[in-house]
Amino acid sequence: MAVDRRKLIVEAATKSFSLFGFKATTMEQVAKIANVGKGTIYTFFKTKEELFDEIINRLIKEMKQAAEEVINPSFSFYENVHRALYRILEFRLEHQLTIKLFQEEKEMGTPAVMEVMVKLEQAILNYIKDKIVVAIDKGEIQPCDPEITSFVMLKLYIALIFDWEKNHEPLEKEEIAELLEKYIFEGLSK
Amino acid sequence: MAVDRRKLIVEAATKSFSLFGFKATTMEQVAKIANVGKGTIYTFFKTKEELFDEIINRLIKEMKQAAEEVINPSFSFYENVHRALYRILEFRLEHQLTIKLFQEEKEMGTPAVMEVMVKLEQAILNYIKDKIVVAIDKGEIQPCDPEITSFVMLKLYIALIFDWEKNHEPLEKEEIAELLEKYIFEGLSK
DNA sequence: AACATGACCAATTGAACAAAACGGTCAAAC
DNA sequence: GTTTGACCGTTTTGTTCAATTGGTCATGTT
Repeated sequence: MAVDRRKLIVEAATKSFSLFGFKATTMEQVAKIANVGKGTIYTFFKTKEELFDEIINRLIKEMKQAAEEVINPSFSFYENVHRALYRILEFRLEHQLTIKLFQEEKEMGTPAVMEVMVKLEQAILNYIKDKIVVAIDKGEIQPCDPEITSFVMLKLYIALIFDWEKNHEPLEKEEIAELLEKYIFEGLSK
Repeated sequence: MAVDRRKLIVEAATKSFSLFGFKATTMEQVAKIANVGKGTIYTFFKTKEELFDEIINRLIKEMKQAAEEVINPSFSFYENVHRALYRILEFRLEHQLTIKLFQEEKEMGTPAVMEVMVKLEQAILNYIKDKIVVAIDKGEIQPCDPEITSFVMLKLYIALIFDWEKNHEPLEKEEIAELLEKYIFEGLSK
């Protein structure tokens, strides 16, 4: 085995999806970039979607890894949630692939992309949910529904990072951390 | 003046926008429903967009009125915010026009509709913001940025009412009130 | 024998053109 | 003065058809 053809294909597809999106990437182009015949792709992946799915699963793994890297057990729960969520959402702004897919989802509504973005969001939600379950067990936060809480946290973050920018000056990372603390962890009541 | 032609036109347009949306409503159709000539519409409104705008301004007024009706000074601030926001968002589910426009915004992205929906959201935000400013003055809640707080509240409500339903059983009105209280007014910290 | 390949296929897409429908105007009718 | 619908330039929609696509498989290569 001179070269790992499977790896070549996945790398080529990642490159092309990142550059042109899912729909505008043709299997012939992937084959050409990977320097393999088109038929070879189909010995490893049944369909274009399956190839796409493999790449997304890798992306999810990478995001989890990136999140784990900024988490520090000596920090408080909310500090860690903030750091993890912020890091995960930074991905969207840093990685060509997520930028392109986010754009394709909004502008073209490509079904395969829509599906995959749901999967990605679900992965993030599950990740946060697990953290919340642990925090409740440890008594770091009040008991609450982890499903709803992770949902609320993610929506709040997306709103503060992406939606807020549409009409206002972007918020600093520290401001967002303060807001999370203020709203979710302290509350506004007197 | 046997009949108020302007009123007839606005009523006809409201009916048609509610039934078919903005794009699929033609000025000829509005004229036919209103029993006036097409040219008559243009003696009152310069463009189709201007007619649309008038209708939206009426809608905003109606929403404010509906919100005011459920507010009760003897209730707490957060209870009133909940009632007002819930009532406003109920509009989307009750009124044909808002349902149709919400759908047209998402599915077709008609520019004039997008614009108007931003205006509608802005009106809601300003309404909540005013309530927050008063509440801070009265010392009912901690000092906070009213702009961000109203933004967070609305996004949280939209997430809990509309987004949550996409993957879960809808939340009851009381559950949403509890969640708002838990997250925004108490916090999760121990 | 095992694997890799690109010519090939049915299905989908999109460019190009024609026809219909549209928002808006205005001279005529009332 | 007010109302109107035939009319206009533009945009949207429907249609056609050639090019492209995802996927297969008989053939070639090692």
